[in-house]
Amino acid sequence: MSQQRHGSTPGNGPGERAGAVTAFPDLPEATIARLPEYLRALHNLGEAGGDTVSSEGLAAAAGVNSAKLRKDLSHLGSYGTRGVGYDVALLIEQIEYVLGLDQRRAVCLVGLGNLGHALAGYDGFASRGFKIVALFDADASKVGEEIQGLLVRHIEDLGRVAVEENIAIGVIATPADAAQAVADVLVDAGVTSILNFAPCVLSVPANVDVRKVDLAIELQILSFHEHRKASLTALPGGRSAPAGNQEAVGS
Amino acid sequence: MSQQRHGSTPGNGPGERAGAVTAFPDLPEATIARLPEYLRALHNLGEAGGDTVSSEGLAAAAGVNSAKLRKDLSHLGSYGTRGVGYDVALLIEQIEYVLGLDQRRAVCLVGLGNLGHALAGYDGFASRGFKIVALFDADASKVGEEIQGLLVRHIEDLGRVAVEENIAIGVIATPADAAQAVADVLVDAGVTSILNFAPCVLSVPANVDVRKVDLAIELQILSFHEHRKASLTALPGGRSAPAGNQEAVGS
DNA sequence: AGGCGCTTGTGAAGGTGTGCACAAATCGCG
DNA sequence: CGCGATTTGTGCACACCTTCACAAGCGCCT
Ligand SMILES: NC(=O)c1ccc[n+]([C@@H]2O[C@H](COP(=O)([O-])OP(=O)(O)OC[C@H]3O[C@@H](n4cnc5c(N)ncnc54)[C@H](O)[C@@H]3O)[C@@H](O)[C@H]2O)c1
Ligand SMILES: NC(=O)c1ccc[n+]([C@@H]2O[C@H](COP(=O)([O-])OP(=O)(O)OC[C@H]3O[C@@H](n4cnc5c(N)ncnc54)[C@H](O)[C@@H]3O)[C@@H](O)[C@H]2O)c1
Repeated sequence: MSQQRHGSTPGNGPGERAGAVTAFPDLPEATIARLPEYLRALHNLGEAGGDTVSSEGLAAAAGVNSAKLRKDLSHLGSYGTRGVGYDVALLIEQIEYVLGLDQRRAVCLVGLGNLGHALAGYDGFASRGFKIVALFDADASKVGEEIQGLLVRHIEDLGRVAVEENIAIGVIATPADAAQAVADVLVDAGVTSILNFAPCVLSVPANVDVRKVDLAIELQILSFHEHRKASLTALPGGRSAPAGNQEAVGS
Repeated sequence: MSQQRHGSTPGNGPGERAGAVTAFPDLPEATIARLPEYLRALHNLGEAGGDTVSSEGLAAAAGVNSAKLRKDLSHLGSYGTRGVGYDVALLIEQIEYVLGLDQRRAVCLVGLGNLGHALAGYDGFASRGFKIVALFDADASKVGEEIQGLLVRHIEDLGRVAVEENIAIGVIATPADAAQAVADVLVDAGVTSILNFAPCVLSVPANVDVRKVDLAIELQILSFHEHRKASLTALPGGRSAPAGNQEAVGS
């Protein structure tokens, strides 16, 4: 989860004037977190040749309950046809619009160590509408290195480059003790979304969104369940976990 | 029977365990997901020299609300002292016990491409009670390679090695189209917890836990918030917003 | 000993998310 | 044209989670 508030609308008492709708229906956060999964499933289905899909079919492909899926989709308007299902291409377009993926988003990556190198070479960025436009590191021996056709620049240049390239999203892959300083630099440069791989809490202004990916936390959660399962084997009437509990990171 | 131990007078040894291990079957999932964060914050505080910490202080370090933190800790029968706070060392021990981190957990990693190499070299595993004991790949040109002192083995050996090394947790870092097959192999080998980095849904038996880390999903969630923020700042004039209504696709 | 300030632990209220079950809508077909 | 099969969209009940507010407990000081 992000440690920053979303949708803060700070201090304004009554609802916003804006006679028309605010540009967005306020989607539940849980729904937003699932939309990318639906999108991926839809792309798979589309390539498989289907042009429509039922909520049941899409739900299975995305690993969720079909009622949940219908409710999620209903939040962004009715784009299904009763008795038929959802038009795959139309739904893809709709979800991509809501997620803002129709606009190419410029991303920068800070910290080109072990993890940073892997991320820089990851094709999952470009294939989903994101483009890494700049790489930064503080280590002089790394600056100048070329990775995937991109030059590693010194972090001091971040401010200038971020403005030039209109970077909105920054990815932090530095050690934890440098992460806050990097976040400060990103924020100063106008970046308003940060994906943090360093195991630490970042403090940022309220208008900046932070999401964290922490491998160790995931393992520790798994460890807990291992622990629980191990203790249950000794007990009679062992109960089984609900099926299909495919936890996603974050929330 | 699943009687919560402790409850005895304060002053009993912190390391005491009931003979029959009764884990905490009733811990809220949301609490479990936060315990690792508390643990990390506690380690930081401990190294900083503090021997006790208030819920306010720990909550700040972990980036959560203090009431939430107190309620979380109360679920595991926490040892706080009113008017003083929590004993850092004791709380660390408690949380590590609940998460099952007092037992070393053997982990194997499947798929040694870009990401797999980074993960294999990550010291955040060992420092938190996990140890990678085996590496597997299907590519003959990778098998035999030595990474961080570990030999890459062929995935066909997974079944045998998993039993030998008593592997409980498997990490999947293969392409998505191989992930399900790898998961099946892991499950057959007795692995009951899987951390999946491939962007796909895995189907596993009910007793196996799967957690997924998907970078693209994180970015897309950030993208949504960027989109929302951008549309909010564009509104004040009341002029027609860009793509004003969400029915941009209609007809 | 007693009072005082501080902090925990928790009841209660409100919010968010989930899943069932079903009415409404649509299509294909006779 | 009507009917039945199918599938969406959603009202509702429930479970879970979060946050507030405060009594109870603890240590310290006088
Ligand atoms: N390697 C992994 O598999 C992995 C997995 C999960 C999380 N992480 C986390 O990701 C982060 C990076 O891990 P890593 O293994 O790549 O570490 P690393 O030490 O290999 O790389 C860190 C990089 O950050 C650079 N750096 C340091 N301070 C900087 C600063 N102030 N500004 C810009 N760049 C700076 C360093 O020069 C180095 O290139 C760590 O916080 C780690 O805990 C790593
Ligand atoms: N690189 C990243 O930064 C990154 C980030 C997030 C997610 N991912 C995901 O992680 C996965 C791996 O990414 P990557 O960049 O390392 O890919 P990669 O192609 O570099 O590596 C994949 C590795 O898996 C091995 N493999 C393939 N089939 C296998 C099988 N059946 N059994 C065992 N091993 C097999 C391949 O030999 C190869 O070594 C992908 O699903 C990717 O989407 C990668």
